Amino acid sequence: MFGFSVIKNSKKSHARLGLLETPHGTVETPAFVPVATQAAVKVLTEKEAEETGSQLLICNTYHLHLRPGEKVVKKHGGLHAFMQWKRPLMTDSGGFQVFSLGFGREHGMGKILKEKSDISVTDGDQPAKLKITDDGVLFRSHIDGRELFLNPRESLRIQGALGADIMIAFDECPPPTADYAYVKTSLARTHRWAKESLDAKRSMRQALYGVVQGGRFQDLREESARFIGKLGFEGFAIGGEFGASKRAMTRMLRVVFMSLPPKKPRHLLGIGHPEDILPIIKSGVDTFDCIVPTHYGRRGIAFTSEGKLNLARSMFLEDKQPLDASCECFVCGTYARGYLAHLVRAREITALRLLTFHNLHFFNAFAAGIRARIREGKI
RNA sequence: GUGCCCGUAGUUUAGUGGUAAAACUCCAGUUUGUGGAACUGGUAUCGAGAGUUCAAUUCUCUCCGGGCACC
Repeated sequence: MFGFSVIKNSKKSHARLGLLETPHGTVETPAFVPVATQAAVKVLTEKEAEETGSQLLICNTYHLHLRPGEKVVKKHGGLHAFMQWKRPLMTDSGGFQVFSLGFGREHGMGKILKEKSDISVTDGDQPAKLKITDDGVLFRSHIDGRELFLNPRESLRIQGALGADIMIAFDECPPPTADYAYVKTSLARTHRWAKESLDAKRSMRQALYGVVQGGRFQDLREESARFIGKLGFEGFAIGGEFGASKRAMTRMLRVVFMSLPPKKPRHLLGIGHPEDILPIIKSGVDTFDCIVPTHYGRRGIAFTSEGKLNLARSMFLEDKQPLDASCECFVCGTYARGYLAHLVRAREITALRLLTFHNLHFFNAFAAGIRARIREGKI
């Protein structure tokens, strides 16, 4: 039911064209994966999400476990029937929430460090709001504070009930401020959990991706890729951060991919600013998810072929051009920047919808353009 | 016409005889396995003029503008 075939390997880079086959259809790769954390691409219907050219969405185990709970989703026939999305779906394991609700929230930082931090996390440190042990992670619900426990077995049980086409093994995403000792210990745990995830997998209809971690340390990344690559996963996800620069990221991705089985699909977790997309695809990424187009769309920022536009700026009010003259989406075919700027400034909900729609279309079209150029041998 | 009260940032308001503070707005940013969130900067000749004083946004007077009451 699940399969991946590389239909072309680029001669100019490590990029490749592929077809990811799932019980709910085929994904042409490289592909951008919009984020639908709570079984919705925020502000859009599933039909609109499809109209933006989206092929595959990623939902979140932690969030859906809390609300509405996997039992409810299962009663509706699983995620696809629940949210009426007919195409492929993947679920993230909750491993990222170990970071984002732990050290991330405590230190007020994202997984990518924008400037040097004097906060240092070392082996034995625990985040304030949750407890990480070899058995699993004890969370406090960000909604009502109640305790909940996730480990590989529990995450897989939930993901099994949710029923996405692709599941992700439960890992720990270490903070970007973690030192070598912390990442090494954390990685050993993530590796142990990877085996437990495979043992806990029940469904044959659902594929399972193992997660490569190792932070910004090249030897740990290599070790992780070799270890995870040897296990019986249908594909691989690359998590965490890779160091300060974009260059460090692409260098690290190549190191990782050299140690992974070349015929299996690779998903890069949570990376995908427009300027990242070409480099990561050239490094050999098949799919990647990112909140940026939807997240920024809701904050009044549109991505275009000429960079990003902050539509809240008053200079756009009298602008009669579309967001992007070279974009073929419904929004660009219909509305002037001035109207969109007005909606953003007036905080009309429609602004969030139109910018989200355009941004997703832009990202999907951007990926489609890169696929075409790989096919033509230009990338 | 007479009496009383009030004029401080775009707006609504603090405040003090030693050259001003907050909220929202506005301007500019940040945002990478998702709070429609949060955060960081920036923006004032304290209605005008004169007087008292070492020093006035603060006290006094005149004018201008607004409000209320009375005739």
